[in-house]
Amino acid sequence: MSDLNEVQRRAITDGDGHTLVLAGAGSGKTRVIVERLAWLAGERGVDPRNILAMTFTNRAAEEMRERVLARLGVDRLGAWLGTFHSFGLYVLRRDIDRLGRKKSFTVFDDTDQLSAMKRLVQDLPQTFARVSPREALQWVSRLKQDVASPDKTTAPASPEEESYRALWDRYHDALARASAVDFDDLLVLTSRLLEEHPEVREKYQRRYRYVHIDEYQDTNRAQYLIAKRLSEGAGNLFVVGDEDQSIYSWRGANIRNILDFERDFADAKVFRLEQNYRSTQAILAAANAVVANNEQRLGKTLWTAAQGGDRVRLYMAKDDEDEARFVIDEIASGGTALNETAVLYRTNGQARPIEEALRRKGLAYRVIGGVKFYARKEIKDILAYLRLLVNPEDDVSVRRVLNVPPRGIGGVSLERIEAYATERKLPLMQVLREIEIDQSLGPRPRDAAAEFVRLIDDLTLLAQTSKTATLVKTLLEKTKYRDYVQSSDERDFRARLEVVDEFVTACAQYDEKKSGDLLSFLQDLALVSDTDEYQAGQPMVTLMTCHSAKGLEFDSVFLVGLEEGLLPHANAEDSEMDVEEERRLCYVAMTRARKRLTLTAAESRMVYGQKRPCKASRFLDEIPSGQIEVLGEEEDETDYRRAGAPGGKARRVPAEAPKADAGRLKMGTRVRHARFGVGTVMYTSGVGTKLKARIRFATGPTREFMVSATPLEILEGSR
DNA sequence: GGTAGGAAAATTTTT
DNA sequence: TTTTCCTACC
Repeated sequence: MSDLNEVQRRAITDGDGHTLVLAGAGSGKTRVIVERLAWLAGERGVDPRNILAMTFTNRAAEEMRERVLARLGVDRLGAWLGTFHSFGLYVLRRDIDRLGRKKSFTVFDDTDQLSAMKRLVQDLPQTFARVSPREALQWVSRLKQDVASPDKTTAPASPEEESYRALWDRYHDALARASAVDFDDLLVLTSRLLEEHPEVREKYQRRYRYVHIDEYQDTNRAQYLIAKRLSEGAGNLFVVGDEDQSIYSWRGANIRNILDFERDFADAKVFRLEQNYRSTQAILAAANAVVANNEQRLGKTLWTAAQGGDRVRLYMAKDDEDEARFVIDEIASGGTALNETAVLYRTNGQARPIEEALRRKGLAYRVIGGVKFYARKEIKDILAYLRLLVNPEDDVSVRRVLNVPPRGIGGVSLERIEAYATERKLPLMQVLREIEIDQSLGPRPRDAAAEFVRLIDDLTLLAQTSKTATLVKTLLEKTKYRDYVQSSDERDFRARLEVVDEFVTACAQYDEKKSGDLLSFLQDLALVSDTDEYQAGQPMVTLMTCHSAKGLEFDSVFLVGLEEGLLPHANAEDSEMDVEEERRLCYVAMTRARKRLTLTAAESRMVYGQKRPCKASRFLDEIPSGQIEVLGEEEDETDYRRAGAPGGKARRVPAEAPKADAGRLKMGTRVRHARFGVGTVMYTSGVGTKLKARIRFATGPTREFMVSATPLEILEGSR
């Protein structure tokens, strides 16, 4: 522990109670948790089985485990380390029956959720307003992340909301009947067990006396409640986070959890890790300059002992192809090892031109995320079969595979079967078993259904005795699945067959590693994601989104597509709060770089096969021009802003004195605008000439102004 | 019941 | 540009 800094050491060896470690980017956050766990188990003599540490990604959990094991020099640790969701799964497997649910439940991923919701939307009576399944799910999920439910005491605000409320009931009804839980349920139901069942709560409280949370800024209400309830036993909660890296509000993360930690827990101690061990001064200064424009901060000033370093570079590309070509040329000639190089982007779609350029150059690369392995059609098909073997009530899976490969039960027949099932509130599988009762079906679909049932029964029997890999192989043979793949897609059936083979291999690996039954296999699998597959060390360039890059670091980072509409993303532009999150995302991406950071933006970009003009991101303007080296241009370093896309010129605001006394513009200040009349400042953001104010006018509209460019009269009598 | 072909939509981020 | 959904035909 000798090479730790003073604050790190104090945080790690802080005794019992509630502890918040505010850990800036690259300040040794993981190290602190690792050392903390090692200290508890080693120095303090805490039984590892009393230690719980929760992360957001499997990757983070895995890294933590490896490092703790290495640190303690053991090959097994009794502590529970894993993601929030896998902890939820762990608890539900043991205690979900107390909520009146079966332990043999299925975990629905987002595509399963969507197909369930699609069905429900279709079945909604005509009197309800039409809504899209996706939006309905978002509505439901938003509530669940807050551990809330529809407020039935008030009238719905809109016809759509009325539909959403109806779908909420139907959706949960469908899940319960299918013995299924969705991702949100893993947290919500766990928190409910802890809230409502004292004996369950006490059991886990007794077990986990030391609770640790990584990335605390990303916790939603459900996760907050789980952490709070668990730690109420022994009173030990150790959380690590960085409000400047809160980038998951769209998934329900509540930044207030970290901002209010001290208020939440009276005995809270706070440690600030402000020394950055990762990046050069040049990179840090640029990243700091960007995030400094945010209002919602606890405030940290990151510094580094690594003075100097190459200036952050910027390349203004003609279009996305030019951008990709530039990045790949730089990678090829830059002298940085491929595995120490990453290309980061805002949206997955941006990966394609980069990939193509990499292929042309013959450089090895790997794309993290995007089309997930376990979301491929082939895998989903096989998984649906397997799920039916352990949970015959899973209607979503029945619908998926009943006619895949085609066996003569088409839409009309399925419709009849569905109607029969809905009427009697039976699972589809049950109806198929009693198919001969339904006389409205023709003989062909009836035979096919009977054969399908026989297939599932045979496989269910086989599942009792054989290994997963054997089971899957038999399944593939009996359904002639490979033939089906081959005949259905002539173009790239080879790749699809490979996906199938890969899955069989994955099953064999699971068989070897774990002795769990099929049910655990499926439940575990639901929580696996591609971002977990990132492995450092392989000689490949890494391509991924800014989101999935969190927690990683590279010698050389290319952050591409710094354009308005992309970063910040178009969907975030309306609200200052969302723009702040985009800014944090930009900050996260920039601080992944150790030695070299290259930013790029394009003047035009292909969107849906059409060329669209782009303008440089406002975040570029936030980096002082002295800290940026503009590539491909002569001396004048501010030139890029003008040479940029059309509109770049107009956006530059002359640095003249603010029209209104900027210092007096605060929340609640009343102002008069020549066109909109009298209004109230809702909030301000930015500093100096970049100061912006959001104002709600008495006449109704809400507008945001660049204070320095807007004639605003401050009305006397306001604070 | 299955398939081919055309129209329309689609991309924000993920456990 | 690619993918998904719908419809008309075999």
